[in-house]
This record gives sequence, structure tokens and C-alpha cells, in this order.
Amino acid sequence: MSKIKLSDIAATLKLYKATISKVLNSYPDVNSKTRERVLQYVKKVGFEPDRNASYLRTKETNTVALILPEMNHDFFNSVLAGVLKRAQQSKYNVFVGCSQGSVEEEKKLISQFLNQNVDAILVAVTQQTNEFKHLEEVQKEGKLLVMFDKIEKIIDCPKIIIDDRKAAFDATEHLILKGCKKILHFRGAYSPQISIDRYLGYRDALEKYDIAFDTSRVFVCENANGNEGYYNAKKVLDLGIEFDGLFAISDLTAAGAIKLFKEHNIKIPEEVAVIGFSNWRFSQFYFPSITTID
Amino acid sequence: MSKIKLSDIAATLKLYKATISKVLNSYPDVNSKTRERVLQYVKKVGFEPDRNASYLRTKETNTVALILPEMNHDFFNSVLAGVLKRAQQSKYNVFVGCSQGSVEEEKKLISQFLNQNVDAILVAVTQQTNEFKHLEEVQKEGKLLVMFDKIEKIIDCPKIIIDDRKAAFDATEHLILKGCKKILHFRGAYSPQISIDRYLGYRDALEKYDIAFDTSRVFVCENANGNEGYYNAKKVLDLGIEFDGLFAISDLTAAGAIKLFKEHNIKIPEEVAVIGFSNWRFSQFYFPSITTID
DNA sequence: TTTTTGACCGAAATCGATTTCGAAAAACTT
DNA sequence: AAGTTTTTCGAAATCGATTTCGGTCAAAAA
Repeated sequence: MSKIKLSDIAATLKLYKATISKVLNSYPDVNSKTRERVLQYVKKVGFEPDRNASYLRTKETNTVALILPEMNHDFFNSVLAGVLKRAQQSKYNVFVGCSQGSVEEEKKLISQFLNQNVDAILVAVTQQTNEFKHLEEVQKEGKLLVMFDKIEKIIDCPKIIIDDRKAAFDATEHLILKGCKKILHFRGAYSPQISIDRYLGYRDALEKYDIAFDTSRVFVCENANGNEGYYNAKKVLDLGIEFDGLFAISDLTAAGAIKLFKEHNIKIPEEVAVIGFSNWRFSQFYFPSITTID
Repeated sequence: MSKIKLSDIAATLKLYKATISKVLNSYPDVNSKTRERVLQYVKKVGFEPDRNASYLRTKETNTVALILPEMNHDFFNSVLAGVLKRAQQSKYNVFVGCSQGSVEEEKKLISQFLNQNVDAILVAVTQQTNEFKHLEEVQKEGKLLVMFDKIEKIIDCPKIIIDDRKAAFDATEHLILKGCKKILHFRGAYSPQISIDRYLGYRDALEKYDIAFDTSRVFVCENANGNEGYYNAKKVLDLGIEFDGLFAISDLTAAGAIKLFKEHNIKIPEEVAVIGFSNWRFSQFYFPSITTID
């Protein structure tokens, strides 16, 4: 039971397929009466031109690709949900790929998507991405490239990021206004722009309120996960470092730290106020709720 | 800068494009020497046939579509991650769609994906899906249909589900073995098979250990979200119902309930042991950790 | 009445691959 | 050496749409 096609319609309407196509693509050179006749019949049988066939002439597929560095991450999940919703409204279809933090996978995905002739590629590059040939390739083939979250400044294309420095400043200021003086910072890895910016925002806030910056209060969480939060919190206690606040690079890191604090009967937020980053959905079900940057 | 194509390769190698194509599709009627020559050159320039063009003759697109009823849900997220990973290994590309719990969206998505000529559609139907024409349409067009999680028994196709009844039995049994006698059950809506099965598993366990089943200990969470867990827990307290355990339809529901219990200084797990369902990743960072069914 | 214009539609080329079929060349039989 | 089979490759059709271009016919202009 194969699908109905342009020539079938042309045959039953005693027209040529070119005419049908012209109606569907609103060319002017077709009589309004036959136009109506075609439109009615097309609607009746629910015909839609085969997208893959159309591509050959138009070079448009009405598809976009979204490449995420990881799954099971509320931020990327929200992005995905948003992209899907918007695409659906415009009858676009969305390919999704996960690079799993690997540049090699990222390259493979981009190459595959280009081969599939997507109209655009939206990508949040991995932490490790330090070459750009595969990204430039997208533009060379005349496809739209859009970067978000983790970006490459070298590439000239639309980019979507948040003002991490400002947000981190706000988060730290929030703790300061609550009375914290000795604020820990669990930062991300050294190279990504986002962890640098959040670190700088943290320092900006300390500076504004004349709080001395103390290197020993900053800990690195390479992957910004829960375990790192847990173990860095343990390190803080082991080292006997004084603290009354914590600004963590992510909610997951914050949650890990909170878990350890609770195990040591450290009261939150009385003894230590904690703020995370990203508003992962589950935050609201902590008790006490984690404060977070949305 | 347009992509290299079959005829370009044929031209430089002084062969006809048919021959190149035959090499790539391992037809037997091509001399092993010219085969080598072609393969080498193809590898050198990194040529891959245009998938959309190939489709016209082969009717295969090397794409599949995955339709999820909701985003931001760890189970579906894991499914997505798994599908993407497996697809990537086989050089398949994956379209993703979200029906947002609406049958209409589900229909639109299926129609769009069929129009895009995907090779297969994997779908977890919505709660509300009660007609099947759009699902049968997939099979009518000769595409593979696979259902998972929420399924329709009427449709004859591969289906992937977990043994909810057994899992719920195990969860409840776990609580009983910990000493619980008055176990609450926050169940899902009435109609979906999964919430029925989990409810039955709960009763199976009570029966096995000769614990009287008490209707008043069962509460319905239509959407199995955190708020419902919270408010049903409040209802339990307001009604003065005795309890020492809770088996919740989902971890989110469990988390909501735990939040309320903590607000009332009810100790977990000393006064009430809680078990959820699904092993959402964040569970492990609760303190105490939520017990859950993976 | 003849010519010109413009509206409308069809014939055919085209996109980039795949696949069938037939021809030429090589290899093998008698 | 003539006939037969096999190997190897090219010519052309094909998939389902889009798009260009030219032809027909009626209406308007001369």
C-alpha cells in the first residue's frame, strides 16, 4: 500500500504533475478555478509531497539537528524540550545527537547530519573541543550553525549563552546579604568559559562587599557532578577550613555537598547557606530547598 | 562550495557513476583492481553518498523516530540516551518528538515522521491515546512500529515493557522485610496498565505476608509528580491515618512526600520507610537516600 | 481582420543516487 | 579457429518531486 504521489493526483484530475506542484508552491501561473480544484482534492486525500524527493530540487529538508554533550542533564533536557516544541510549530523535524563529552563523537555526528542534509545544526560543544574544522565545515556547506551553552568565540555564528559572570555575582551576593562572610566556591574545570565566568562573578561579589578573597576556599569540580560536591565538602572539613556559605557550580554539586554536611549534622542554612546553579527541576523537593540560579 | 558527488568521482577516475555506486554497494560485477582504485579514492576524499538522494531508489533513509510523551522525565531521558547511543553505532540518525501528553500532537508527529520517510517509529503512547488509526498507518506504509512503556495491546508489533507487577511486589516486600506493617501506597491514575500493575504488585506483597489490605492507605496521584506526593502526604496526616512505610508510584512522588514528612519532623526511615520507582538519577543525593526500584 | 499580449498549462530537464540491461572484451570450450 | 560463456563496465531508466521554457488559446490592441 504505497503512498499517493503527485502523478496520481495529476492523473485523476487530468492535469500534469507540474500544475499540481505549482499550486502547492503557490506559483502565480495557474488559474484560480483549477487551483481551487487541486487544493480541494489534495486536502481530501491528505496529500503532502515527499520531503526527501522535494529535497533533490529545493535542497531543503525541513530538518535541524541538535547536538548535546550529555543526556540526563536538566539544562540540556530543557533545551531539547524547547527546541522540539518550537520545531513542531513550524513543521520542522529534529534530529538529536549526544556527543557524550567526546570530540570524536561530536565530529561523527556533525558529519552524519551534514550527510543527511539538515538545514541547520545547533550544538553545545564538549568541554574538550579545541579544534573547529568540523564546525566550520557546517558553514562551508551553507548550513546554519548555532552554538549555545558552551561556545567557541572563534567561530562566527549565532550564539546563545547566559551571562554567567553576572549570575554568579548575583548568587554570591545573595549569600553575602544573608550574612555570609566565609564563602566557599566549588568551581568547574579551569578551561571552559562558563566556569571561568562564574568564578569571576564570585570574585566580583566578594570585591564589592570588601570581603577578602581566599584561594583556599575554592575547590575544583572537573565534572560538576554530585560526587565531586560530596568529596570536596569532605575535603573542606578534613582541612579544617572555616566557612558559612557555599556557591556551587551546579545544583548537583551543591546537592552532593549538602549530603555530606547533613551526615555531619551541619545545619543548613543556619550553619552554612548553599546556593547552586541551573534550577534543575528536582531542587524544589529538597528540604530545605536548595537555593539556585535559574 | 558544494559537496562532492558521485559523478565527480566518476569523472576524475574516468569511470561511469554506476560503477562507483556498485563498488560502494558491493555489487559483484566489478573488477577487483578497479574496486580498489575506487575505494582508495573515495576514502581519500571522504565521499559518502547523499542519503536523501539514495532514498529515492532504495526507499531507506537510515533514520528512526522516537516519540516520547514528556520531556524532563528521567525514565524517558534514559530511553532517549540509550536509543541515541545505539543508533550512533549503526550510523542511524534519530528524530525525536514530544507529544506532551496530547493525542493530537502524537498524530501530527507520526504523520510528519512518515512524510519524512523514517525507517521505523518507536513510540510510548500518551495516557489519553485510545484510537489506533495513526499507529496502524505506520505499519500500512511498511514502516516498523515499536511500542514501549505505555503500550496498546491491540496493535501487533514489537513491544518493550518492564514487569511492573513484579517490581512493585519487590518494592513492597522490601518495606515489609524492613519491618513495615502499615504501608501506604501512592498509586498512579486508574487506567494506565503500569499503575494498575504496580498497585497489584503492592497487594500481592501484602497478601504474601498476611498483611490486611486497607483501602484507606491508597492514594491516587494522577500525574505522579512531586506536588501530588506532597499533598497526599499532607492528606495522610490530616486524616490521621497510621503508617510506617510508603511505596510511591515514582521517585518524584516519593520526594514530594518526604519533603512534607521532614517539615513535620517525621524521621526517615525510622518512623516511615519510603521507596520510589524508577531510579531517577538524583535519588542518590537525598539524605537519607531514597530507596528506589531501578 | 490581423497582430500582439498575456494567462494558463504541459513537455521535458533536473536534482543525485541506484539498478537493470545490454554491449564489449576477455576467457574458456570444442 | 569458431563458437560459447563469463567478466566487466557503460548507457539509460528510474525514484518523486521542482522548475524552466515553450506552446496554445483567448482577449486586447492595431
